Amino acid sequence: MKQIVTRFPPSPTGTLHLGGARTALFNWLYARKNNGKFIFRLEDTDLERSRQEYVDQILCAMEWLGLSYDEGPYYQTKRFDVYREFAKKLYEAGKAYYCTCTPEELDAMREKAMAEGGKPKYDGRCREKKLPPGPGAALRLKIPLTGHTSFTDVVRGRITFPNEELDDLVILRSDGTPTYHLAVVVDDITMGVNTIIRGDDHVSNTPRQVLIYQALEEPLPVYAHVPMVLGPDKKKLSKRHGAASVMEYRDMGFLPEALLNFLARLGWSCGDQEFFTREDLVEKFSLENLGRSAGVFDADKLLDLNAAHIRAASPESLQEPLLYHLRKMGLPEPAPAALPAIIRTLQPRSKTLAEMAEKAAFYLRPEVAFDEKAVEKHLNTEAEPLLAAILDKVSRADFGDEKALEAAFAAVMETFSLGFGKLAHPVRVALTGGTVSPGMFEMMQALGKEKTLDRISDALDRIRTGRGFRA
RNA sequence: GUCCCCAUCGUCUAGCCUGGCCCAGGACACCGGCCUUUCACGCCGGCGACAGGGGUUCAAAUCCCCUUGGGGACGCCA
Repeated sequence: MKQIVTRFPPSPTGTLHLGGARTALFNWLYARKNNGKFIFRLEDTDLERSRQEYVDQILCAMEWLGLSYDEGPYYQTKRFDVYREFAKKLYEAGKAYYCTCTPEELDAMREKAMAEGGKPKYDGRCREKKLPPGPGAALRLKIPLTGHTSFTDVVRGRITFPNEELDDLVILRSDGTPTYHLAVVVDDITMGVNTIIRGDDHVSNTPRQVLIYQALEEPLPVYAHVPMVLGPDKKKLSKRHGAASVMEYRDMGFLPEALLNFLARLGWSCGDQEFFTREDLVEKFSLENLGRSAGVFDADKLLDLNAAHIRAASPESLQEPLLYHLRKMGLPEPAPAALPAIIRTLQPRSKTLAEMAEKAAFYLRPEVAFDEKAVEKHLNTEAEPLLAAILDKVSRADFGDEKALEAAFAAVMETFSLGFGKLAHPVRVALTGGTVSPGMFEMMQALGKEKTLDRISDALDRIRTGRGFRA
């Protein structure tokens, strides 16, 4: 069996968005799953709209997502000679011809066709003129006037287009540059691409490309057109739906694994499984389980998946990404050794890394930021003896042992005949400034003995001296 | 307008090819409850869909046709 070769060919006319990322993912998965090859190519033949900053952003996004490629990035602008060579072949074989129609003439033709109730298309008026190449002349592919063009799509089955619907497409512009259709086909042929997984907005382009393959007498690749990703209003996903570009998700605190998991499940399924690691996906991906209908992007589901991936991750693997958000928030950097413990306490309660960074703030800030209401309710004179007692017990406890901390609290509860809650609330406020936090003991351990004692005695101090708490 | 594609809970989907196990299963969201030192996590329960109409068949979410709805494509853009 031949090696599977897939590719992802974005055009650098915008950032990598979710739809593109999913297409890239499917191609990557299929290649990895089959020990195939994944090629990355930039379709930058539109000199007007292509921009270097987009190239950079796409490269960066691919890297962040971890979609490694075996070949590339190739740039179509560096391969013009190849396309011209193929175009020449077509011209010399009489399968393509030059056309000198002006844009105005073309517009008029389309309008006329439309008025007659047909499809707007080129009427082929230069087809038999045998015009020579030259300035102002574009090369068009001569396609059959009658009959049908069909191809088999792995997800949709056989798709057939009447040739009358098609027109003689331009393959070389009058300035000699290749158009999209020629460039993709030539690239895919010369790069050995045999499996094309792409958005289904390309199905109506496919017969044109099939015709180019046929004119070139090359075998067709396997096509798999995946449904589009839609916004909540069921329109093609775009900037107007909020964050559409991949890198924005990193900044919002998403894990690439979570985004990949989410994207994979949008348009693909594997029974009832919802949570997938990268390895799961590679192992279980198959073209057969791709869906046929368009899917709406659901931010809540992404968030849920992200939370699940955060929970499942090792604290160590979360360090770097969390640091990114901590720095962005201008928080003091924690000692590297202290970070995993902090992360561990926050994992079950953070849906994003940005949220985790916010929740980590109390551990890191030199001064506790007190919430006024919490102070009023829990750090009053009533709490004073409690805090004094707990400070005493805790100062003699071994912080490496959660049981010791528990025992310290139990002793104070006993002395005052109080429930855990009555005691925990003031301590929590003293330690964190607020009423919401990770579990008491794991939190104290992550905070460390020194800070824990400091903060309790500081709170005590404030109560005794009547010194105000400031947020 | 013309052509192509699609159609299961609000959303992502399983089931459809190879009809009966489906008065349709899972997940997210939402609503209750449990657990509990707070917030989460977790667990239990609830709400909620085969677009409509015709066929075929003993039997249709599953097969066929029509309607409706949605999407995409019709560039010397990709």
